[in-house]
Amino acid sequence: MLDNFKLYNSLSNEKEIFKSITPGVVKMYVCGPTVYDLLHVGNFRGLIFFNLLRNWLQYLGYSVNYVYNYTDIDDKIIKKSQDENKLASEISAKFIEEFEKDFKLLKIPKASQNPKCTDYIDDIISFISNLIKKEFAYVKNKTVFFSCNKFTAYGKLSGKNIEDLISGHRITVNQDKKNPIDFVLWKPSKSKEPGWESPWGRGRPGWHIECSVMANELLGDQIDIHGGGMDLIFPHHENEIAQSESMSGKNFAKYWVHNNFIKFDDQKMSKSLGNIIKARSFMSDYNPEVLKYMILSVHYRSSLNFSFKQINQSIISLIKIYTALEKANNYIKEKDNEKDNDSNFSYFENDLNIVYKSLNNDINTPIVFAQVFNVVRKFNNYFKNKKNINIAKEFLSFFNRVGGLLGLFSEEPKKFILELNLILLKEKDISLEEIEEKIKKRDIARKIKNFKDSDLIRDDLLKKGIELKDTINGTKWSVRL
RNA sequence: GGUCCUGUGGCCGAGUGGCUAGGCAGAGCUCUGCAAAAGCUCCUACACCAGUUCGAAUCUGGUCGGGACCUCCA
Repeated sequence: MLDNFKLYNSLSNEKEIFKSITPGVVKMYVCGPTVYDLLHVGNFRGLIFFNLLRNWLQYLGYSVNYVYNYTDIDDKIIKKSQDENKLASEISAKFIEEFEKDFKLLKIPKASQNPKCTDYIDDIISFISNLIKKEFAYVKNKTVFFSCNKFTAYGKLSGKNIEDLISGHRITVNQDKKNPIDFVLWKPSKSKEPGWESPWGRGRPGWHIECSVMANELLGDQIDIHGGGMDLIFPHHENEIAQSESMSGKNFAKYWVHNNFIKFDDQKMSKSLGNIIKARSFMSDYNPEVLKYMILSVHYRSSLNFSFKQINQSIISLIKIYTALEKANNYIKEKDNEKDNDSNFSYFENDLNIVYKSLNNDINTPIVFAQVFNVVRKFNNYFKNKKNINIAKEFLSFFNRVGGLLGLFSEEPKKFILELNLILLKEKDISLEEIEEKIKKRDIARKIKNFKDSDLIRDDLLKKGIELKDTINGTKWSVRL
């Protein structure tokens, strides 16, 4: 039933049935960051999505070799190092370290390998030498260029043709290029810039070549999936195709998978607009789980808009889910000794199948969440009418399985719900201490059945955006938007 | 200018040639000291104009909006 995994391929612009080159094995290369700054939430969208894609492939039984690289030599790194009077390698090492700190907070498994460009300089040099030998590249003034005219399929990924690109070119063309769209494979380094000895003099690799080389070294000349953000389609991935396929004469990647952007208040996040949200600040202002939830609640090929309203809605939704999880947890703790005489997975089996089917259809996460909420409602309903330990256990098991794939739902409910409420509380004009004190006062009033006073306290809190609910486990509070 | 994507209810956001997406917000009911939570019920939309079809919001063409890429960017 799940053997027809459909995955959208940017190369064909349609969903295709996924079939790996080698049965049972998937080779996946995803373009990682250039490490000269902290990563923003957009970088994390890719990370979170490709983790899910990897998990899904593993669920389907593939062994996945997932490479996520660091580009650790580049003009932006060099510029930063000069601005800060440091070595380029210090800058890149620092930001790889910072990235790994951020990544840890996400609590998702790492890629199989995280290669660094500077560890592959020799391979890059020999790759370029071969391209020159095959006459796909030429040398001019210590610079090596790739000759786009020589690669007849140039433009097949981005749907562009060379003529349009030439006429559309808006930047000053390097006079050494035979063709304005030719791109750099190797460029000379000035004496103060980092560089490596090569047949063309001391220099460094251009952008694009490192990914072709690392993919080739670690995964071979044909890979199953190549991924990245959609802005990489052109020129980065187009150029990778040109390099790799000229070299091997074979198709480089079978499936090209691209995630869409995150916008903030309907504007594209970009460095020039200055509206970049760093993943680190988002995760500390809110929570990594909120970030993951928001990112996966929209299909990966649609753009995702962050706004305060959206963020708050997501928090409310997470509270809803975790409230049910907590209920199930508590019940199981209470009834721990009760015999489990119905071990079939029957209450939510169909729902789980719908989740699997949705993931199998181009990783359709919005449908997954719709089903998650259906399961929450069903559980609350069952649980209201006939409390039963098997329902509770099955409910948790559903979330275990789905959460394991998505990288969600593994927080400790009680603690996490409080955390989420505290985030929402930041916008309100009241502190946790005040709330707790008022609840205590109200409890005293309630005990002596002074409902007039207790209701006054509750109304007062409600005016400040705090709702109370009386449960058998005491009075709980939550923030109302 | 070129290439491509997109237009869904108060908001967000999937999907499909005919059958309930889901979340948030709103209304009613049950529960409750009263509430809240939870459940049930309701609000049921697909930019516009033509065409194809027994039937289109879903396909085709056009119109008008929005966006991306063509330049470093996930």
